[in-house]
Amino acid sequence: MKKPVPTLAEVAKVAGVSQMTASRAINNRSGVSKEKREDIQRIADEMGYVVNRAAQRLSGGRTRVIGVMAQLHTTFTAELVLGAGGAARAAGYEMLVYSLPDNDRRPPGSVVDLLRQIADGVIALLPYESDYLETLSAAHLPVITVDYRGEESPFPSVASDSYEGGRTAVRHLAELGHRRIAHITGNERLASARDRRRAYLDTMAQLGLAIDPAQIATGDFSQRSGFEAANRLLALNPRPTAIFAANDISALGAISAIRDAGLRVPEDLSVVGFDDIPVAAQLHPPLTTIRQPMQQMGRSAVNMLLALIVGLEAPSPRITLPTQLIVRGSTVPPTARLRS
Amino acid sequence: MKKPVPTLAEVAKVAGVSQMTASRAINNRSGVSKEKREDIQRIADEMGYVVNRAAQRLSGGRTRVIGVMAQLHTTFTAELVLGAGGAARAAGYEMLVYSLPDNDRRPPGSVVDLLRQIADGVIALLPYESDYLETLSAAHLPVITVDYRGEESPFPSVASDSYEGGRTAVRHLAELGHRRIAHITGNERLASARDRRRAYLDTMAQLGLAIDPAQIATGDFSQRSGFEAANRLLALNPRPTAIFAANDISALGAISAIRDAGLRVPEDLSVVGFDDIPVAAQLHPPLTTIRQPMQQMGRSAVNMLLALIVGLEAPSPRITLPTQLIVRGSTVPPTARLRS
DNA sequence: TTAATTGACGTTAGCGCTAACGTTATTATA
DNA sequence: TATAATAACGTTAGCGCTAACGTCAATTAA
Repeated sequence: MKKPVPTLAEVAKVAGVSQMTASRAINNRSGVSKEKREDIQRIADEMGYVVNRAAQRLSGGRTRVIGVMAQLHTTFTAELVLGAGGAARAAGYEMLVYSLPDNDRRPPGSVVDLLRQIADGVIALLPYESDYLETLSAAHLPVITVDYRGEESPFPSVASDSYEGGRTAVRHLAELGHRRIAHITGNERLASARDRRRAYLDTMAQLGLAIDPAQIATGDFSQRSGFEAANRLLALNPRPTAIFAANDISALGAISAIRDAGLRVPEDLSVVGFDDIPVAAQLHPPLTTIRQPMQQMGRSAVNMLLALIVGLEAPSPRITLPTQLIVRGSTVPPTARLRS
Repeated sequence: MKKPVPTLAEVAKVAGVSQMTASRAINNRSGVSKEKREDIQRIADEMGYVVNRAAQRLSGGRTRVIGVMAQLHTTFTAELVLGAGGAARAAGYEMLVYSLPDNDRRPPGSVVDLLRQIADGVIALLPYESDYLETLSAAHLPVITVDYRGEESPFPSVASDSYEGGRTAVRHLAELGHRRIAHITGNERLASARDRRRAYLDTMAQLGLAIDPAQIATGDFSQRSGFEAANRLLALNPRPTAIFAANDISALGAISAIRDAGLRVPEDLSVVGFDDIPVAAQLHPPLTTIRQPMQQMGRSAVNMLLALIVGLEAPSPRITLPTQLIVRGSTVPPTARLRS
């Protein structure tokens, strides 16, 4: 009770070895005989020993903690963090998350320094409008980014296959018989948004469908931008019969706008989203969407980061995970009346 | 470049003072003259000095970091964390979040120890089925809980006024003319769920409305439980004309069940939720609900924790924040046909 | 006038750990 | 048999910081 957490020195004393040997045994380093190692580990367990990561880090060692910096209030990041946490724990690591503020005025340095002080590496889910990249690379610590401005970034990254996913979405609408297919874009500072837009353009062209610039409405992945973009699309004449939104949240906003205009989904307009966030299946109608393997992305990010930390193998600079079309109720063939 | 982050010793040398004086100046402790303090702080800024919290903690000092342990994948916790982060930063603190796993098999000790090693205190948003309370109190560090099993917990806590909120919800439905009002409960290990249930019972009684035990369907705050609970309620004869669900997510599930049964919201059944999560306003119909000040709860939790850490004033054992009825489209008077 | 108090510093020691370099016994190699 | 290489440890030093206790002057109280 007086000493809830014993120190390494105490464990070593009980085990009758030097502190360094105890350290080696507990961290599974070489230089200890098998019997002594097991002996020490058993004693440490019995004593309820827990390493002090602060001390570990201070003395220049690995802490087996990974840091995450993310804006937590989107479902996407929440799911990703969930997957990452599981993978980290499975690998014997702990994970701490720094919740990035919405409007980021403060010097990003302190955050990076904070994480560096306790973590062996960082997974960065960065807001669009930040200058964290420079700070991160100045910090000289292992970093993996998720879906962040592909080419500009010096870090390995994980993403889902936005291009193929976008193509699948457009093809799905075309196969239902839609010809006037509109697109609501995401924030084009993200490679994923650019890829989805490119997929839209390419696929429309390949299918021989007319590309009207007015049918491409700029958004930024937010609900509000989806709402506003859809309003612009609804004002077109002829009106699109289908919308491919860059993510589920903006699809949600688009559906609101459509309904507010007195139209119905999917009878008057079909809508496809991207992500497959948990609520997508619970809407009425449930949303047809392109599923991103969000938790898997988190797991992959952790594994790449661990490879970087251990330094054995150079991780591939970019991992792209496959997406999947989930057909639900928000897409149907256009009614005869709408086909012009 | 060689030394990206200078140490306190280097700052002290440049400023021409002892390391201890520099420490006092930077941490705004007494024992330094005003001029020297400002001098040192300026030099530290220019040199880009950042405290090493690991060292700070190791040597027994305050780190100005607070820890949060939470299951991040619910909107409620995400919003709360957002509010907490803002309040922490405003007070000059940093915040790190430990994302608790869903199914918690591992010894909770390591998490608590990890946080204790770097944080001055912890805000705990605990899963329903955990034994963290004992571990937390054994750790002897400042803890604030959010809405956790009120009486059992030895820690101060923050909650919203579930009882008043619940009364408001039921009164709202009654004022619209509903008489057969059902309730879908939350996980009753949480005080908030118990309070909402009690509010339902008390208010029904006070309004002179019949309480049929079959109209109280057990849920656990999850979408699935809301769906299943609503199915049980729909099988009743006579059917309820309104449902008060313990939270928005289970209200969502209930609405799915109602629709699957070929009925409409709000024409056939009115539904009230609790929380006012961001999607609530975007549903069709938008959800009438009791708004909890989620971000404010986070802010209050931080402020209570800081009071505990500084130890100046004993924080009140429990802070209860007011809720607010948000009337949207999911509640209307019962149609004449439904009034029996 | 002298002792007691206060403020502004500096010094010493140590938090718990690991890197780097010993030291010793054991084994492989010439 | 002598020598080098290896494995299994132990010792020393220090990571960056703060608590606790100096020291010394400038005040204040008696």
